[in-house]
Amino acid sequence: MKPLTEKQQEILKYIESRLEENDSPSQREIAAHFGLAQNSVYQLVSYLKKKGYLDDSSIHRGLKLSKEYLDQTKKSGYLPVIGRVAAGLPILAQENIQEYIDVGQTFGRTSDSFILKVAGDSMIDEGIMDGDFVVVRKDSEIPNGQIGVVLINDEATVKKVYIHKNRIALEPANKAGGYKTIYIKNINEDVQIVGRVTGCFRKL
Amino acid sequence: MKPLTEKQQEILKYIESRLEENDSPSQREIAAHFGLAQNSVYQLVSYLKKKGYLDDSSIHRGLKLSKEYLDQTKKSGYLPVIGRVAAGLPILAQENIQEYIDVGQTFGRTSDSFILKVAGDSMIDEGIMDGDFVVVRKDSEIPNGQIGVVLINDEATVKKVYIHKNRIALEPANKAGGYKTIYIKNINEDVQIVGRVTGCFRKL
DNA sequence: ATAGTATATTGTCAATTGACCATACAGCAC
DNA sequence: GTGCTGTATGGTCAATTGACAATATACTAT
Repeated sequence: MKPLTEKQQEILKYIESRLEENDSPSQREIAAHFGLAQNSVYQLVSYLKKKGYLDDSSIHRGLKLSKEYLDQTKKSGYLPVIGRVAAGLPILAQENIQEYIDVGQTFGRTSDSFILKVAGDSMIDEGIMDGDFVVVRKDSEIPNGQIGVVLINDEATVKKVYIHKNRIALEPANKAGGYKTIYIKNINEDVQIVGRVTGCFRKL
Repeated sequence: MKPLTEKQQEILKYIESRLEENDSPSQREIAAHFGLAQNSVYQLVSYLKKKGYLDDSSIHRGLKLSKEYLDQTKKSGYLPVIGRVAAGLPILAQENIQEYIDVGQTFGRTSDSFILKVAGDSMIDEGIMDGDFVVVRKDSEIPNGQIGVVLINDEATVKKVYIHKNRIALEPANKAGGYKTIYIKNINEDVQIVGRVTGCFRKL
């Protein structure tokens, strides 16, 4: 599946969000939403169809996500819960999966997300407590200062992440706890940026 | 909600099944499917709108299930999100429902649960922050000291709840914030125990 | 330089579509 | 009987809509 440009992604996401509410937008509505001419949308939609993200329905007000795309982004809602990360294995390896939790559509796309059980209280000021579950979107970019998961020596760490060139700062969120920011000079084999935390939940 | 005739039900179910696949049918398509004239469908759809099962969107190819109906059929993990609680209305009244969120099976049984958006930081020590969503199980007993929702003068309050006979204590969880425990002597019309908080989540 | 891709505009058009009218008939309540 | 509801048909129409042409600009790759 060919990659999309920023604009195309923007349009696709908007369409997706509208469709989630069973509300198929017309090209003119999309155009109005982005401040574009209808035919710019027509063009962009054409690209999305050509690249296989939308099905060619040619029905009025009949935009549909393509099977291929739906398949890829699979919306089951069942996410694997990762326990201890076994040395040397990819994080989503069967061996690491403890159970599955059905989170529905609460946290958006689920195809590349998984759940991590939080240990420790280093992020308590962000409302992430010991025993909470965080939803992680794999390989998602982490905007500076947002919460992400980084794998250091097969240990998964949830922290506020700041990336500058090849350096990483992992900042805890617990003023009272005396935790210190971790600085990493080089991203190497032992340090892996896993993804962005897209949600947090706990059962009571 | 007025009852439907057989034919009307048939049409509604067909529309529902099509919408589930993000494929809004036109009246002509429905007509073709049932071997009817377009205007028979127009009539039937009019009835469905009049009886409150469909929303009156008047957009081309814009059939939508009504909020009311979605509420009644309570699908799987779709929970209503309660906004401001309108005075005098039951908490789950249509007027209070802002949207629906699909939480899957994360927080257990869903038939009698709903979601409340938290305002304020009075429960921050329990990891419930301003803007978080809490899942509330209606009419569920609240074991002493557990987090529950109490309605006081049409204001929903999330607090640790202690009940002793006819007295209630609502204890905040924010040492720093200077919140005080609320004591209520009598459970009366203005004070309603809504239910237990069975979960908390936030989108990041 | 040249070609291709991506984005954007204005204008036009035919197909799709919901709405509405007139009409008809069957069942039911009063 | 009379009126109401529900179902059904055919015909018509204006609004909505996707498609497409002609054109322009910016960027990238060759």
